[in-house]
Amino acid sequence: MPTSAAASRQAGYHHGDLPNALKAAAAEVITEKGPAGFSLREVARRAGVSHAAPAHHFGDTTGLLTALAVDAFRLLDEAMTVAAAAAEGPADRLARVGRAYVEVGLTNPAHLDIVFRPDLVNTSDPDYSEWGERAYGHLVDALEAIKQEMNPDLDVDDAARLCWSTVQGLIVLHPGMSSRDQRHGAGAEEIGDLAERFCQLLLVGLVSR
Amino acid sequence: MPTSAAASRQAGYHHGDLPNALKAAAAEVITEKGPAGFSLREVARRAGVSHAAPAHHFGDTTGLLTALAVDAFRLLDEAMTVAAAAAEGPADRLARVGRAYVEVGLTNPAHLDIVFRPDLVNTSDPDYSEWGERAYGHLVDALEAIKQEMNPDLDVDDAARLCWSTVQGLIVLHPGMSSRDQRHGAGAEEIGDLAERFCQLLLVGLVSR
DNA sequence: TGTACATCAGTGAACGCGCGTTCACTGATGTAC
DNA sequence: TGTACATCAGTGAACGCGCGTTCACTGATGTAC
Repeated sequence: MPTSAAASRQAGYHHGDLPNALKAAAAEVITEKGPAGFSLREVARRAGVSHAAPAHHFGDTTGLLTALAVDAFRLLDEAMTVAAAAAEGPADRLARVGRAYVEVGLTNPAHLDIVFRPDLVNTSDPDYSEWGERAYGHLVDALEAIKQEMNPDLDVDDAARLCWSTVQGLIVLHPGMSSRDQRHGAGAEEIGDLAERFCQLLLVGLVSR
Repeated sequence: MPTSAAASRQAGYHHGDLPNALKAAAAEVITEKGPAGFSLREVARRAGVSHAAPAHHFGDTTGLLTALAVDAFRLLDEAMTVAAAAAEGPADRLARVGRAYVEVGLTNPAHLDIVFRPDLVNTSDPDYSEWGERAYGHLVDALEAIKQEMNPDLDVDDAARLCWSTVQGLIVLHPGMSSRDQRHGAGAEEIGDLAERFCQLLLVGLVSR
């Protein structure tokens, strides 16, 4: 997403940067009440603007939530790019990318709560597809490296689905896990560790022939 | 959940078996429109009953959805019990249990759409905890067998979380996967295969030391 | 077997509420000349 | 530099709607005697 600096430079109108303010308010509402508690009017209220204002930027509810979903993919892309760059070797790369995914989910729960919700988001939006592919590409790239250096028989696309399912599933289950099990607090750190351990476990299966 | 025979025997009142009819109608609405399209009045309409009737059985919206979530765990328990009984050896058992989970998700999309939604469901309900633990137990049992026969160093609880995340994540991502990728149709059969392959891959990582 | 009573599932009218959407408007910013 | 005009972000009143909830009720089932 645009940095707030760039955004406020570009949009010097009445509010300053209402589109981003509305997205932030939407994320706040969803984080507090879940997707079920979301409404356009509530979001406008939090952004300190009349309830008709959002329509100028996002059209309707679906438009705003779709923008938020695209941002989810952007956040994943950003974090996974950084993670991949810091990696040493393909095995470490997969672990870091997986951990980055889960950490984005814990830091931005609202975004990952709605990103795979076709009843809330227009998944036909071109930006949605484009940024979704880009995020998915980080997993594919990491696995491609594993294929080349560690296991030429690897089915990269299959493995990418497996990894994606695992990290997204971990985010979905996280609230239940941390409340049910005393051993693990709700700490993002610990769940990040868990994600990395998962990826290392996955790796063993992926490289064996 | 009670069989329809037992239920209609027990409840010979006006409707016959309104509680189950309401749950079925709720699952229908959610399957068609997603959780966002759910309302008590719509459900009552589909069950052919006045909109005040559901309150007699479930109290409010959360009550009905919590009952549906408990049914989700019941369905998982049932399917995983059957799957485990048919298995030959611990490796096959894990694969079958994982496949059973995913097949329940595809056959009953509404149930698994809401089961991990704390904004819709009262996760403090005793039935919810009890049946949730029971379903989780099937994964734990399968992994316990793997630990005893294949890898004494296995962290069973860690492994169970990994497997649960993977199968739930697969269900969450399934719509996006089958629409994005032409190679895989939306067939439950193919996704079941995918789930089983995932579990076999996971297994390799779980048994290595 | 029959009568009186209690229980409770389901009705339907009424309520107030927050919602999304529409629309004429205000007023600030940007542009043409 | 100044004036006139166009654009467009945001306002606020108004609308109709479906929602959850309440409540006095009806009428069928089950029970006591």
